[in-house]
Amino acid sequence: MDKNIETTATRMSGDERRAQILQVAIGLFSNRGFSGTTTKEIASAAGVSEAMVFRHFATKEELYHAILDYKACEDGMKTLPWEDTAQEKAIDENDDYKVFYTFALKALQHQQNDPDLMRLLFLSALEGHALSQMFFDQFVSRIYEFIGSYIRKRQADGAMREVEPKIIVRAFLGMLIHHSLNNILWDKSRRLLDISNEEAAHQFVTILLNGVKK
Amino acid sequence: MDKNIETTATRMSGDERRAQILQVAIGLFSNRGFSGTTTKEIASAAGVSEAMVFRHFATKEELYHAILDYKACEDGMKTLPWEDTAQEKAIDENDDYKVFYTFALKALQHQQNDPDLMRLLFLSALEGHALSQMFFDQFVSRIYEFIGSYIRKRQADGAMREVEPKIIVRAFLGMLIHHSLNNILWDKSRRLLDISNEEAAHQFVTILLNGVKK
DNA sequence: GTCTATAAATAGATAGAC
DNA sequence: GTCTATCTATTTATAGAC
Repeated sequence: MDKNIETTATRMSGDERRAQILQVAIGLFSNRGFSGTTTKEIASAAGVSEAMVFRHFATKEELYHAILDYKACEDGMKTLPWEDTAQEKAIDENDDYKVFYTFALKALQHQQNDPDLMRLLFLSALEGHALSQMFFDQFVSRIYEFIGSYIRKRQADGAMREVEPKIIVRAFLGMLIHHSLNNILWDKSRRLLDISNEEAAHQFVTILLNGVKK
Repeated sequence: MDKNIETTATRMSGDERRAQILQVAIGLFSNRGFSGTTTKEIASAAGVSEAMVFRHFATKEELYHAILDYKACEDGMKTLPWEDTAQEKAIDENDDYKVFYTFALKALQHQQNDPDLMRLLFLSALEGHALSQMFFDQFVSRIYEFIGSYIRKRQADGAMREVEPKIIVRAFLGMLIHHSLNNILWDKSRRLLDISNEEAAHQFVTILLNGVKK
């Protein structure tokens, strides 16, 4: 029945096992938080003994650290929307709607595809872990710079009102993140508002752009 | 030196002690979450033995339950913005800016004055406690109804675009909640954006209303 | 690489004296 | 109403066999 017959031959390699423990730990930490997750649960979910967990990660803290590092730095950073050629074209052409819509849709889709990342970041920020601060400092401030500099350009063109760009970015990210968080926290049947990512991106962007245009 | 000299005469009454334990527990739970807080820490912060904590609250769960009940139902509900006569007047007069600005400023101020409430709600929602769901169902859905029905009225007047009111509410609350959460999580020196509540309320409301007006 | 067994510390919770 | 002392279960972490 099982994919792996129970013999000594089914042992994973060190790296495989380490990666597998990391994966199951991500699922648990992102749903229960750091102190709400036990090493026993992690071991059991990975199908190994606790001793194995501590063989790969010296302490529970180290495992958590490795996860935040992996999810935030690898995963989070890889999906930056400004490495997108279509996006660059829209920026050059001053196509405001396309620039903001592309960003919004990408962000909403990413958060939907990987809810663990958002849960992990919110939990670690609320629990006061140092790494989440590092993530916000690096990742979020880059978003502020990226969108902020586009807004500044459009303000110089006279296409947008002279409002501090950071305020506009905050309003924009607020809509997106709050909407994603709602979707992550409540299942479809309990949602006050259940719309597609495309619809959400369109409506939020329309409100924002009309809200800041001259 | 101390306010209370160390004698048996300094004993608090049952209700006082219960209230005091509740207060210190709020501070701890809202900063470390449920599983991140120990009954020992609570006892020590309240200046009593653990046995005293369990005298007033049978279990740790019961204490947490009492807190969510107290903070969310009592505190949270009492500051509803529609029990405000100035607000009612603004609604009757269709003064959009005043309606939304009053709400926004009140919300931002409330969250600044009582950051524990927001931390508690986010943490309990992320940790999956049932009571936070109850709070969102009751409190948040009332906000959606309140603002939503005003928007519907203004749409009927032809003053606002025909967008699903819930989407507008979500965009609005997203700006406010996300901004407050940023202020709560990062201290002044680390903030990407540091503005007064009045400035934030003004800018967010201006963006929103321009964004949805016809 | 993996396990069983177990150490050591800490958690939540109770008993009983004052 | 409050404490000290204690119990039990759980949690992190290690030792040592295979």
